[in-house]
Amino acid sequence: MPEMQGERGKGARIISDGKRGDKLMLDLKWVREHLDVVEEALEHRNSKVDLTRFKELDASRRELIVEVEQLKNRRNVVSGEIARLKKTGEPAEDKIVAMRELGDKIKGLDEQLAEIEDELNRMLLDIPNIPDKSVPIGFDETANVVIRTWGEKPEFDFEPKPHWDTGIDLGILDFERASKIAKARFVLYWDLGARMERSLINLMLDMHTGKHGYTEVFPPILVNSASLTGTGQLPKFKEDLFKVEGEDLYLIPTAEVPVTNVHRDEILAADDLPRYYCAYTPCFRSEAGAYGKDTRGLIRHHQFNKVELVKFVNPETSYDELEKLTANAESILQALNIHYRVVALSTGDMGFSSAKTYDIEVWLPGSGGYREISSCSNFEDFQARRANIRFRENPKAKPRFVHTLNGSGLAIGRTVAAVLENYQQADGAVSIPDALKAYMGGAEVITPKKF
RNA sequence: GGAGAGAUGGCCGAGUCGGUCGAAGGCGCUCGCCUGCUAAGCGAGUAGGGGGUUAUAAACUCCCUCGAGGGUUCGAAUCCCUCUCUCUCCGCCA
Repeated sequence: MPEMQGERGKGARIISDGKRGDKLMLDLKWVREHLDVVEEALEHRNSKVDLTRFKELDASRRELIVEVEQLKNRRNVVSGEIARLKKTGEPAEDKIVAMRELGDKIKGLDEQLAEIEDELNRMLLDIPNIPDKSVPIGFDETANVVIRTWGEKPEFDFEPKPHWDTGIDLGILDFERASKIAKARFVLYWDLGARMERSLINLMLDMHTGKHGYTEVFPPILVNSASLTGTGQLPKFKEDLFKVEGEDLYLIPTAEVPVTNVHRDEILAADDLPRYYCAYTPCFRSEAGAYGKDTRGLIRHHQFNKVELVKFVNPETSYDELEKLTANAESILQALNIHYRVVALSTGDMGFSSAKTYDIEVWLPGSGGYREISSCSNFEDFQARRANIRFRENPKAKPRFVHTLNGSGLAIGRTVAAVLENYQQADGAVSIPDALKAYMGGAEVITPKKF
């Protein structure tokens, strides 16, 4: 059965393309030579890996390699001699016997080596990315730093309502029917609600493809475990995913997974870079650890829509590209004229694979302050190494890992929430942002309706 | 879902009864030569990865990889098993 791949006790091996001794995630050599940096990073990220054990394994790995390769060399040489003897009809029995013994020895050593590499591999898969120097150091979100704000909080001469109240009153959000059909943390949109969801998707795709230079992609929404390992969701965050029974397939938690894996195991040319992709997809998350959190409204659902921005870039430019990518995501909220702020996440709050992350937090006047609506990250070569995405500076150069970035541009459901809360009126109606009117068939306002 | 064919280097494609095959040949590409220019022609080079040595250089050297994993063997691209993918036909379906 297909799911075997990832579950045969060799899980880590799935990212390497199956060949022994090839790339081991966070570069083995690099880790070996920067143990102090790794140690510090692990601490800042509230993460732990047994580096002493790592050193032992690394050392014995190399010893074994030397030993086993010498033996293999001898086997190759003698096998050649045997071939020659056979050809001339001379006896070779003694050599064959000797090689039989040698073969057993090699087999034993190879097994030892495989065990060591498996363990090393697992350790490396558990080491998070090393934060960039510019990332604020801190234990959790309280150490995050606000970088800038845009726009103004809207003034209301009434008590602004949370979007779920507005949405239910207008009839456009139907949580009851959604939970009947599926379960809690799903929503069914009616009429102009559904239309707004679709309009936002189109507005975002149009802006990113038309103004910001992204190429639109529509990828598979079910992906295999190799793809999830490439972007870092597996093996550590399996419980966040929905898996298809009996298949090596998972519902994507974000379009980052299929779109980044577009170039898995590829070597790009220098002038292929940078590549900008944007993709609309539904996303699926089990929200396993989120009991009781954000139970109302559109904020935290098992299924939600998102337009995602993904970049493959030359390592030298990746931090500039992060600024641009963040600005591209921000431009959507600017077009909608909704107040937000940009926050640099601290070392303790960043995702596992990220070297630096900006969150864009949108203002939700009705339901409580600033909420993340986009998360823009530079992964440097972390994902590229796992997913084996490389490029050549010139046709003769050795392949190097690209840098990958991504960010939401934006989460659709949360954007709907932001519109409902920021554009609500005293009479309970919601006016349509100018940028959305054409997409919504010229509608100016959403007024209550029953469905 | 049923029946069959296949998976080799950037691409095409050869690999005989298992024995210098990491792989003939062609195309493409790179460098050089030649040539008023171009084309043609000539010569050389042209996979990825992991070790050793070294300055984490160059050079040298060893090992691994012919879809993936496992097996047989002194030795496998070549034989056996499992899986994945592609193609053709039938069935089914938006």
